[in-house]
Amino acid sequence: MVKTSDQFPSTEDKILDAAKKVFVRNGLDGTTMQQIADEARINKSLLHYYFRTKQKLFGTVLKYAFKFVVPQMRDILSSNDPIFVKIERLVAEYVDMLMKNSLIPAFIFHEINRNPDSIVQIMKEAGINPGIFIDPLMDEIRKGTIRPIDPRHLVINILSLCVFPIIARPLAQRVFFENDPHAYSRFLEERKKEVTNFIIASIKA
Amino acid sequence: MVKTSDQFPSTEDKILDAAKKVFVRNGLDGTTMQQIADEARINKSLLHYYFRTKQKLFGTVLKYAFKFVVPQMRDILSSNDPIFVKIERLVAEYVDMLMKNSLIPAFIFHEINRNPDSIVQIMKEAGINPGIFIDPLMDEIRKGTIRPIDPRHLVINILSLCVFPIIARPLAQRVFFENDPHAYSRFLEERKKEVTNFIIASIKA
DNA sequence: GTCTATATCGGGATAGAC
DNA sequence: GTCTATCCCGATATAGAC
Repeated sequence: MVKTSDQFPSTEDKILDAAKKVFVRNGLDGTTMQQIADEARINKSLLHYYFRTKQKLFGTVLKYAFKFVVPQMRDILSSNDPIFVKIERLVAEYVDMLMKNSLIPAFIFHEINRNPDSIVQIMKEAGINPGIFIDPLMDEIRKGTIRPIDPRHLVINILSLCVFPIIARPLAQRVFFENDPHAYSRFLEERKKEVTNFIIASIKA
Repeated sequence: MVKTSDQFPSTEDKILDAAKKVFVRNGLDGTTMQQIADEARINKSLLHYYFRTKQKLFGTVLKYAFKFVVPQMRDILSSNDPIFVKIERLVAEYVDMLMKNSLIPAFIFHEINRNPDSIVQIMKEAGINPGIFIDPLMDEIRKGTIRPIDPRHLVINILSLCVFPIIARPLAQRVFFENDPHAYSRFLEERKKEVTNFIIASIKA
């Protein structure tokens, strides 16, 4: 999209980086063009030069967020690992990734709920289709490795257990960990094993 | 707070009802005082007469949302049912309640992530403390009804499995159910049993 | 308590010089 | 491509009549 090669970051890149930060933190309505310009250390009207409107700039960032959060799952799911290893890897790597980008999930869910219609298009562009998740699980059910279960429930269960603790962090950390971030990070580390066991215990044939 | 008794709804009540609707749908920044006034069928400046600023009005609604979503759990948890019945009831009633108020969770999580500091106070006022969740589970672990597990993981697991499918609905419904709302509602109904089994299978001693 | 009118400000977007 | 200046609108909030 933009040459980053061996150069300084281009203006467009600076804008996109800044917009990601501010939009993800504050949402569409909570963000002003001025904030983005300041963050990028450029002039406000340059934003309009590169992206004609705030909406278009936001759309670009939203697509980025989706592409950032989804494809990793697809790679793991389509690998050749045995199913229980797949689940273990999926949980571990996904929790890791979400910990490092903890604001993105809440950002996505807010905008998903506010503007659901714009999402279909973004998902298609990102190459997401249900089969990616469903097919590998159906195989295992047929093989008898895991008990018969609607694979959609299983997918939602796995995602729930990984994503929820991240978006609920500001609350859960205060309620259960006296607002100690290190304690909560350890808790999330523990969860990798805990969630894996939790899932496997409930689907083992 | 306001007399609702045998009267028409007071102006203050009309405002609060309207504000709940609009804020929950659009968030703090996405909502204008004009929208609330229209929804309440009153004049814009009356909003400022009753609640001096938009912020204060929003704070009132946020507290309401918390009090709405949390105490029900506490009642079930502190009941005398055996633990597996408790879990079954908790899942069923909580999913039901969230289905009927599906915009509230996303609203709460967005604001939780944007303004974490204001939450401590709200939680204290709502009478939330960790023991409510933890204590009943610790009892069961001691009695040997359920296997040893950090009760905080268990609490987070239960909440994850109930709440996530609601806030992810606009996305999941499109990906897995061709955007058919009835199909997704049936899916959520199924989940009550599915999630209960899922949890119990993983913690039975 | 409720309304109309208005003050004040900030935000998105454009024009036009360089 | 980048900047300054400006337009225009909508939003919060207040003043003041009734």
